[in-house]
Amino acid sequence: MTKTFYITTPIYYANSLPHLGHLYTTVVADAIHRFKEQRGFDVLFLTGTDEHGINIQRAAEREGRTPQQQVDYISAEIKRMFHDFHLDGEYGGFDIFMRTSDEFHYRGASEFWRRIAAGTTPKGRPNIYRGYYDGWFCAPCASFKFEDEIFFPAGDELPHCRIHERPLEKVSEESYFFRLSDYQEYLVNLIESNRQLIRPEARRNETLAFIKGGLQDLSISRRRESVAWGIPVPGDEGHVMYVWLDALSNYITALGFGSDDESRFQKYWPLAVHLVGKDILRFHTVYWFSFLEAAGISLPRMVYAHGMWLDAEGRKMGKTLGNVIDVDVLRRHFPVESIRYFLLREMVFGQDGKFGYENLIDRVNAELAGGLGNLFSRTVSMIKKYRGGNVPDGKISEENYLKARRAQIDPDGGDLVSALSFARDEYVRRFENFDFSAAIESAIAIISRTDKMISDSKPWELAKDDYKSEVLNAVLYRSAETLRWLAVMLYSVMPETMSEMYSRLGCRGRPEEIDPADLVWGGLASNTRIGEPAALFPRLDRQRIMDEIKETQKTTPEAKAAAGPFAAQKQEKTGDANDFITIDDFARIDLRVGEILAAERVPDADKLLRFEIDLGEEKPRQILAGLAQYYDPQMLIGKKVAVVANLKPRKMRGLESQGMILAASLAADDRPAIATFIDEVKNGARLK
RNA sequence: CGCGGGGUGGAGCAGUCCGGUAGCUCGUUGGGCUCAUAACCCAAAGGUCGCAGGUUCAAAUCCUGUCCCCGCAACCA
Repeated sequence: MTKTFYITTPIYYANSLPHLGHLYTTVVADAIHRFKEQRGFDVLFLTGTDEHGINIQRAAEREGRTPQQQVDYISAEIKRMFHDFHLDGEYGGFDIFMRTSDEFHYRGASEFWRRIAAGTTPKGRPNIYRGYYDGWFCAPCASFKFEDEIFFPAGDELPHCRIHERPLEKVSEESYFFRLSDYQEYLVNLIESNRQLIRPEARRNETLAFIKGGLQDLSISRRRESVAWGIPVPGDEGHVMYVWLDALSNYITALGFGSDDESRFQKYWPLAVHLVGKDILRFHTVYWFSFLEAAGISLPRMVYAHGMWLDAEGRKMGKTLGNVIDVDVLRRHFPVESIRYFLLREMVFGQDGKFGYENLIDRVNAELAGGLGNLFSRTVSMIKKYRGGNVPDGKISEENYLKARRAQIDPDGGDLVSALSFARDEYVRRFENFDFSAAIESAIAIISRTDKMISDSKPWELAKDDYKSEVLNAVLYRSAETLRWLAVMLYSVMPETMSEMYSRLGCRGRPEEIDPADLVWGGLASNTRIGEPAALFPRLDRQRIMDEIKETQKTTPEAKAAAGPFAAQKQEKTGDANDFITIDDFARIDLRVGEILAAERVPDADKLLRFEIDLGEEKPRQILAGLAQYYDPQMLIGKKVAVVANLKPRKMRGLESQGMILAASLAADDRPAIATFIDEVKNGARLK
């Protein structure tokens, strides 16, 4: 029986257009998938979209679509991106693209719920019970408000609805609860006794610390009136399942769990490896493990949390900074396989990595164009030029040993073979360990070694002497055979290019049919016809590409990628014509001259300064500003500053701020510089 | 005592769990070569591994303390 392996990406939440994170996780999963297949495993590779929940419901309402239309749209966009990057089934990528709005998932997830409900906790109590969920309720909206929808107006302790600007009521809603608190000891034992279950180590420790901090029961349903877009709770149509319970179960429903045919579930599930971003680790360990245990289902073999991509400066990518890497831009300017290579090579798996177009270009040029591609190119050219395109026999007979040594060639090739074998073993070991960057490093270390062999032996000189032909043959053969090894090793990283290289070397078969661990010297048959030399990895023109990217970013502002699915509409509203505001727009902003009467630090706040500012009104205003790190409050007293006088008051640290002090942002570090006046001005004077 | 990540040649990073000649990519300088994608090869310069103690024959690595930077959260109207 063949060994099985099951690799999953998270299913991506269908509330944002595809981005680098989606691409990254899926590329990693794809590489693991191919590597394991090379190694003889029967692998199933799952990805998909998570399509339920209040966020999606709201987005749909906003856009005047049904939730289903909404998720159809996003899901199709993610699929399209995967297709563009050659990750779908058509290219030998994922086997299943899962969608939680699919009917079979409803059945599977419901069955999962029923099993949990039927079982008891490790402490012998029912897993699920009814209770009350406390939340803030807005009557006009007829709904509970989530944290991002409420605000605290000045002088009021009660949260307010952002839409209706009125206080919310604390309301209890009936909800089903999962008795997570009973699973604390179970989880601790489980994770402590299995070092491989959560990786890398740091994440495992983090999870343990979280669990040991105490677990609370988890609300796992919402009333249909609050959240309609989801899977009904079995036996109680008035409730909808908590999105994470719904979403996590995809890993088993995709395999047919809860359907008439559970054969794939039986076959693949026990060897499951979940790839997740570190931001969703907790759901995949604490919650998922407990749910599975509760349902009496075995656990996955491993949850591996990878890091996040930061921008070139190491800052988090985000809408506000506008430093998001747009996958469409990436696709337009770079070859798919160079991007794959970079993603796997640049980031130490498990840690955060930096992504910059320049880094990508440099790495690809150095390692792929100048390294691997160039070695291939020179090898094939020499075989064509010196040997008419036939791969020569690489053996050196004993009478030629001396000549070989003079050309700095190891006569029997033992040194080379042992170096290659070492690289092969390291490569496999590291890849198995998900240490992709180091694995690739051990593979490509062979390249400079081979380049050196060529420089040292000087084939162009050997070619001039007929009696040195055996030595030349050996050099050519060794170089070509080394490339064959590299094609097999790096196949999972760059499947298409390595397949092409493999066939251009004159090898029969395909690299994916060879287990890298089984590579032996001499697999390349002599006397086979070599293919045409080609630039497998064209050198990237750094200047030109960076200019082009800048150009595209002008026409398609990063706002498009960042702002979410409906940016198109928004852009129309704020299009070119609206880069200008009218004088009326400006008039709405009441800018006034204010004199700082008092300034002091707000206790226990790092950034906040409290000012009393005279705007020529009866009473000075209290204004707060985040300037404490840049200005000494004493120095500011008596200064005249520009103040936005009609800004809606907001409470910070319990104090109300009744305006805003204008300041310029200085260069990169965002340091503010307070705007002030050269001439003497009257307090309260209007700026216009 | 909020949570987390990090401080290693000019830049970016690995190495830290399991102490033992400090490694990689880019960049700089000089040289070589022409089979090759302005490529490749060689050599050189450049590091008190944040700082201070401690353990040890031996510390980037272990222990203690301390400083700084970056995320998140709070306090950036």
